[in-house]
Amino acid sequence: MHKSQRHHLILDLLDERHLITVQELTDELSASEATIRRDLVELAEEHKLKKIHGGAERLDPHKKRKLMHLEGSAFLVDKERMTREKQLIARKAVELCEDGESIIINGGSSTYMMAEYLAKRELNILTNSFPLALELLETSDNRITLPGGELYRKQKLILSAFEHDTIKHYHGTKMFMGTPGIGDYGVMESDPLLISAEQKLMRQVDQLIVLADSSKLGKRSNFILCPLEEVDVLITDSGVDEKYLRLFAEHGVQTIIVDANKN
Amino acid sequence: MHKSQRHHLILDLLDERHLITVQELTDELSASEATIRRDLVELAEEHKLKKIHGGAERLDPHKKRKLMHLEGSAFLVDKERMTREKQLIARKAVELCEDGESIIINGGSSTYMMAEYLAKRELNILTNSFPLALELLETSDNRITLPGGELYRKQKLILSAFEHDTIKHYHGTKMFMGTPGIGDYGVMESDPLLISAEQKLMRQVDQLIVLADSSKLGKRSNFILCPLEEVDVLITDSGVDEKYLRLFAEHGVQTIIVDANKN
DNA sequence: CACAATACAATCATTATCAATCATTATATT
DNA sequence: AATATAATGATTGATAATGATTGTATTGTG
Repeated sequence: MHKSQRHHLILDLLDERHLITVQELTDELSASEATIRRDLVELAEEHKLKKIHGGAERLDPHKKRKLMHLEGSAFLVDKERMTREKQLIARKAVELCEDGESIIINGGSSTYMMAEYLAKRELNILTNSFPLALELLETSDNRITLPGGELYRKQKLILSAFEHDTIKHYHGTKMFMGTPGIGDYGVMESDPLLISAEQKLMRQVDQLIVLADSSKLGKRSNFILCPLEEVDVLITDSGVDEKYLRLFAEHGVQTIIVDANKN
Repeated sequence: MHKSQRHHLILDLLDERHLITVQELTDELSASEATIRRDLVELAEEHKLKKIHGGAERLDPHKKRKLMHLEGSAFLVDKERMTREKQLIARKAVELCEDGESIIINGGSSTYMMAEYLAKRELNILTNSFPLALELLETSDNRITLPGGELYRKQKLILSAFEHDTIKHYHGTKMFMGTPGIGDYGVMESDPLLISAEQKLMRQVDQLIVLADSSKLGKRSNFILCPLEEVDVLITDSGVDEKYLRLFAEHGVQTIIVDANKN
C-alpha cells in the first residue's frame, strides 16, 4: 500500500470515528507503527487531523452540533447555499493556516463555514462578522478581535465609516474573503457599504485568499471590489472551467481546487 | 479507553446531569480514581467544568436560565442574580430614555436585563457587552454600535488597549453601568481590565447612571472605578438604607428608588 | 466537638507510547 | 544496470499515562 492511499484511508476512518489509535491503524493498514506515526505527523502538519497521545482525532468538533447559529436563529445563512463544495473550500482555507497565525475573515456564507474547522485550532482571528464571532466564541479557543462600528442587521456585520484603530493595529498574514462573483473584471461585491470596509481590511494582510465555488466564476454582481491582481490565492471546486484557470494564472492568482471525490 | 475519549465522555455526561461524582465516572469509564481525578484537573484547567469535592459540575449549571431564545447557547445568565429588584431597576433605567436618544450600556447582569425593556424601543446603543448586543440584535430594532477590540471569553466583553475611534466619535446622553459595590469610597469594579474601558466610555456621555440594587450599597470590591461625584443618577430599590440616601445627596447623586410593591 | 467515612494530593512503580536513529528495502533517475 | 532518493521497519532511550499506595484534608453525623 502506498503513502497517499494510507493517508486517504486514515482520513476516511477518522471521518467515521473521530478518534483512532495507532494500534487500530497498524492493523487496518498493515503497516508498522513507525510508518503510521510518520503518516500522522504529516497529516497533522497539513492540518488534516490532530495528533494525540496514542493516535489521532478529528479537527472539527466532537459534537456534530453543526453550526448552531445557522438554523432557527435569526442568523439566516441560507442553508441551501451550504453546499458540499463550500464546505470543502472552507476546510481547505482553514488548512492553509498555521496555529498562532493572525488572520482576517470577512462575512459571508462561505467564510462562515470555516468556523467548524477552526474549532480545535488556535489562531488570532479578526472578523467583522457577528455570527462568525459568536460561533467561534462558543466553540473554539481562538482569539477573536472585532472591529468597532455599527451592527448592521441585514448582513449581521460590523461596519463603520470612521473606524480605524483596531484594524490599523492589526496585522494578519492572510485574509479570507467570500465573493458573489469573480472574473476578468475582478472581484465583485453586492453591497457598496461593504466595499470600503473590505478594502480597509485587505490593507492589513500579506495575502488575500478568496473563497469562491465554481458557480461564482464569471458571475457578476453590482460592484467591483478590486481587480484580480490583488488576489493572491483562489480556492474553488473541481467544477471550474479551464478558461478561468488560465485567466487566474495570467493575473498571478494561485488557484487551489478542492475535489469532493478526492480528500 | 483513551484520554481524549474520556474527556469527551465526561463532558457529555456532565451536559446531561450537570453534576457527576468521581465514583460514577470510575464505573462509567472503567478507569481508576487517580486517572479520573487527573482528567478532572485537566478539564478544569481548560475551563470545561468545575471541580468540586467528590466530583465535578457544569460551568453553566442548570440553575441558570436563558433569556429569550438563547437556549443551548453559552450565554446563560445566572437566574439567582436576576432578582425582581434588578428587573425593576433595569426597567426604570430604560424608562429614563427617550426614543432617538444615544446611550451607552456597559456589561454586567444588571444592565443585561435592560434588553427586555429595550425590545420595542428605538435608541442608539453603544455597548461593549457581546451578549447584550446579541440580544438586542435579535429582539429589537435599536441601532447597535460596538467598540473595537478583543473578545474576552470570561466576561464576554469587547475590550481593547488601543481602541478609541468608534468610542471617540460616539456621543451619548446617558451611560448605564452596573457595579459590584458603591459607597463613600466611590463606585467599585472587580476587574482591573474593565476600569480603563469604562472610564473611556464615561467620557463620552453627559450623564452617568449607575444601576445598583440595595445589596450593593456599602459593598466593596477590588478596585475603585471613580468617585461618587462622577455619578449623576443612581437607581436602586426600596431596601436602601437612609444613610446612603444622605450620602448620595451630599455628593450630588440623584437617587431613584424603585419599589416592588408599588408597581 | 469528636469521630468515622470519604475524598484528596503526592508519590512511586508499571506499562504504553513516542521521537530519533539506523539498517533495509523499494522506487526513481541516469 | 548502477546509483541516488525515498519509504519503511526495527531498535532504543526518553516521555507520558496509568493504577496502587500512603498520609493528609474535608465532609457529614452523632
